[in-house]
Amino acid sequence: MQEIMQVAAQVFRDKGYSEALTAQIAARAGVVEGTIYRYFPGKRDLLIRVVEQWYERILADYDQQLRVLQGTRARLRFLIWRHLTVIHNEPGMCRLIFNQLRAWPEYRRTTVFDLTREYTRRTLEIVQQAIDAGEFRADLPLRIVRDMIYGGVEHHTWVYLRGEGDFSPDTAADAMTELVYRGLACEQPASSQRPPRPAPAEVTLRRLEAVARRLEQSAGAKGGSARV
Amino acid sequence: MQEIMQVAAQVFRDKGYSEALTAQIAARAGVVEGTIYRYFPGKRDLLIRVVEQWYERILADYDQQLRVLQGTRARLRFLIWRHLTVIHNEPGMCRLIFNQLRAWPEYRRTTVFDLTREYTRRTLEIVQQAIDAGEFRADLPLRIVRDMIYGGVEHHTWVYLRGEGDFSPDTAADAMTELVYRGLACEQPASSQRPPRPAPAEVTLRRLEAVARRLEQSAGAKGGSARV
DNA sequence: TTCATTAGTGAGTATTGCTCATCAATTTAG
DNA sequence: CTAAATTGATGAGCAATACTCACTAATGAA
Repeated sequence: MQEIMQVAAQVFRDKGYSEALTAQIAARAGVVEGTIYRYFPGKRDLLIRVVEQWYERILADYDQQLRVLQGTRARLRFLIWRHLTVIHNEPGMCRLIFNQLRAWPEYRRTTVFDLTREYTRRTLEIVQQAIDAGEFRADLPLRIVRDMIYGGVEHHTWVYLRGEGDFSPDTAADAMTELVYRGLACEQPASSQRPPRPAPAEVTLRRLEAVARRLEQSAGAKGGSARV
Repeated sequence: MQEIMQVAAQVFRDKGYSEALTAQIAARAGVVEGTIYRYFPGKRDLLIRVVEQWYERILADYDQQLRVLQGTRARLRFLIWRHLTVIHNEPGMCRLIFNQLRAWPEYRRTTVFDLTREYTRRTLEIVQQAIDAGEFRADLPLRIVRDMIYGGVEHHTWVYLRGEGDFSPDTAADAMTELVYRGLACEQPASSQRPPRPAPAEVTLRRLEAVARRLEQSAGAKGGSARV
């Protein structure tokens, strides 16, 4: 069965989903076509399993790398750069995820879906921490920030994924990080240092925002369906 | 032939590309299956023609509306809002474009491709003009800005396109415009011009409003299924 | 009237994901 | 140690569906 998945991964990568024939996968795996359907309910499920296995491997050392980094900017850049790099290194798999998997109704019940949520949640955390620290402003919805980061990354890589060009993960990550960072950063220390006026209201606001966050989390935690 | 395209548009919208059967399109159009292939080389080309026709109609009054608007921020917001609104109003067609058309090799030879380029070129122009006017900084690649805008929009609308939630074009457009604008704006005119400091009370109010908004959202998120 | 062109037909084909009755091998039971 | 049962694999065949093509009907020109 591992043999089938290995071969399937390769064929899917090379030919894309609809051009990859179950007959060919079976032949290359040295089994007959019916054998595939003993282990997988259908071609779609085969792809899902293949992608899931790949994705878990990709995300394995992810947290470890992130934990080392200090500072909002460095951590944000790492997230962006990482995503860009995965796409750059594995265009075949990413094409399958972007074009096929994500369009299917089964997608939500996939661990790819869950892992992606987990993956992007890191981004929200970093932004949230920066907000708490007074580094970022608090008046933009976190989701929008996440959408612009990940959407921007994918949009940027389309041409490459269509096999019609290339891109530099480093250059792109620098520019995107800069744009997001400046878009979210509080007023630059114009003249004097940091908090020119801590203002009692500031403390109050921070605590209000913390309350809101807790409410969000508790409200979100109970519903099992989609949110945030 | 117009009849076939009309029907095809409807069936594609309703059922998606692969679930839409040529037999069904033919039947509903009151012709036999072979007739479709007299006018269109294949099912793919039929979809392409359908989308092209739709897209041209969508972009018809686009420039006219844009020309009226003054100011970088208003124009940027319009572009973003417009894209969000099209997706919100025509999820079926947009799904077809995002999931099918754009993944095909023929895509580049499509007028949809050209029209999209033309469409996003407006964004680059606006940003470029703001750079020339000294309103925006010049050290970020224009393409990145464009990618984050359009990628962000699409990423934001996924859940809705999967039929699992909703979004507000207005709210999203506000937030995205703000993020991009602040990310690109040059240092605020520190001394002269503009409210040098928006007055602490104003800042406090804005942030309180943001807190309120988040509370509303989290309160709303718990009921029903997914949204916002 | 006749020929040519165009529009349309529908029976048929090729491809391909998938099923299922059957066989072989391996494990468990008596 | 034989018999039964479970598991693994087979491959012939089915069903769905995009697409083809030889042929007919209608329309227009000479």
